[in-house]
Amino acid sequence: MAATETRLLLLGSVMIFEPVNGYQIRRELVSWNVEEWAHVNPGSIYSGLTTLARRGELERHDLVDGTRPVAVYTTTPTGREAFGRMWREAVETVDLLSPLGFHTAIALMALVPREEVADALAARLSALDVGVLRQVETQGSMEHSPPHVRAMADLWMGLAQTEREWIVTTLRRVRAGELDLLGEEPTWAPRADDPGWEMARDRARYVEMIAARG
Amino acid sequence: MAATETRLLLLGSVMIFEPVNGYQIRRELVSWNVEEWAHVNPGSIYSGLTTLARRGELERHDLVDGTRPVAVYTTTPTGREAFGRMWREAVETVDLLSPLGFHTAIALMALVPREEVADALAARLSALDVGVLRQVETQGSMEHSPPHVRAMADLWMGLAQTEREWIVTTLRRVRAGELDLLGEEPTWAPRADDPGWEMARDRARYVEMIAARG
DNA sequence: CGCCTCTTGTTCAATGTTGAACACTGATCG
DNA sequence: CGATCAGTGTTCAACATTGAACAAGAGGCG
Repeated sequence: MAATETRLLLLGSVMIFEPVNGYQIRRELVSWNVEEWAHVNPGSIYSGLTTLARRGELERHDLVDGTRPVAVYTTTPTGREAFGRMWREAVETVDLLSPLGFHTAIALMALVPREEVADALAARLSALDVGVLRQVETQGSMEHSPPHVRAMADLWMGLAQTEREWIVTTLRRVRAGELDLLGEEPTWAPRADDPGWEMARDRARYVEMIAARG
Repeated sequence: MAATETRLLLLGSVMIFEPVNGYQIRRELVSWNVEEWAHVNPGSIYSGLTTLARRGELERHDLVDGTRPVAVYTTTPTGREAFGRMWREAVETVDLLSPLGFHTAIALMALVPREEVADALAARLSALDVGVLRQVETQGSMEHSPPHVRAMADLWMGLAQTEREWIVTTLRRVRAGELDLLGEEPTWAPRADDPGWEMARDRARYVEMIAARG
């Protein structure tokens, strides 16, 4: 996973759960099956958090929980601003063969206000159309390419078309107020058997400890 | 680009053009617009070639062309075998969000005999169906996921479906003898204005020099 | 000739990624 | 109660990637 997608995912995760430590993030990502599609392994979580802290996008609090030290992170204003920029860029950048950034951004959609989501999706739609047009133009010069290269181009067009339809649908839903976005009441309920209340408890403890330390 | 895709691409490029130096590979990749979709910049070509040589999959010949030294690479039997394995694995591994390995393999399809291409595509088809089925099963447990996560799953299903149709079509074409594969006469002609004859000349010189050196 | 720029061919330090391994806690179990 | 096993939280050395920068010829131009 390229640096920028990892940063987007980590920054978003911290925004959702802060204050939070590296292991908790790892557990959450695993439980979302994120590891299946984003390729984040333990090492990159910790090194990514360190990098974000160095850049001033996260703040690291070295707390002592019981007897053991733990590194807990919270976002900074800089970090939240950076998230907005990176999210938007991830949505607007079309790269059919490396769609990870886009999918990561979609997974974190609920951290962004409705209007911005709509704008970004609309921008992606244009970018996609421009890219497809360029591809179509290039088809002319494809007579002298081997046939399997032309076949590959067909696949790309198909993928672009599929994505296009999804964006159109989703954009309509966003404009119709249909998905749960930033600052809105959720229309869905998490499972009744309440996994993760332990994490909530730990986080509450972290909040206190950070407040106590100043 | 993950290590394995870079290695596949470089190994394949050397197989096509050997004996060849790093700069020539770079030029070819640029001229195929490969840099647009595979993300290979100069640095990774040279370091990738070094790695492949260290692993014994390429042989490095330090020649002196005129007055200047040049590092020219040829494949080894080990390397050609490794290419076959990696190619097959790239085709059979389904990862909808990181399709680069698959597309790289398709771009290098002409280095593989027809029967193997057909087998590998058939295997990918099964893998895709299994993956999709699993996804469909998971849909049951999606009632308690936020709606945008369900929307994401829809996109994945659509992409899988598009890819599936392309594979079915392509598999049929491969079985019908339609694409130019390993050891077959090309049914297409490169452009008449003959770019790259200079490279052919350089490569002929490299062949002589390697032979002279033993 | 002397200067400039373009092309060829490569290196390298900074940075990021990987996943195995570490260290500690608490629970279980004969 | 010692052994051992799962869970928690993190580090680290090996490896890969990046792209700017270097070096050396080749051609053009006043």
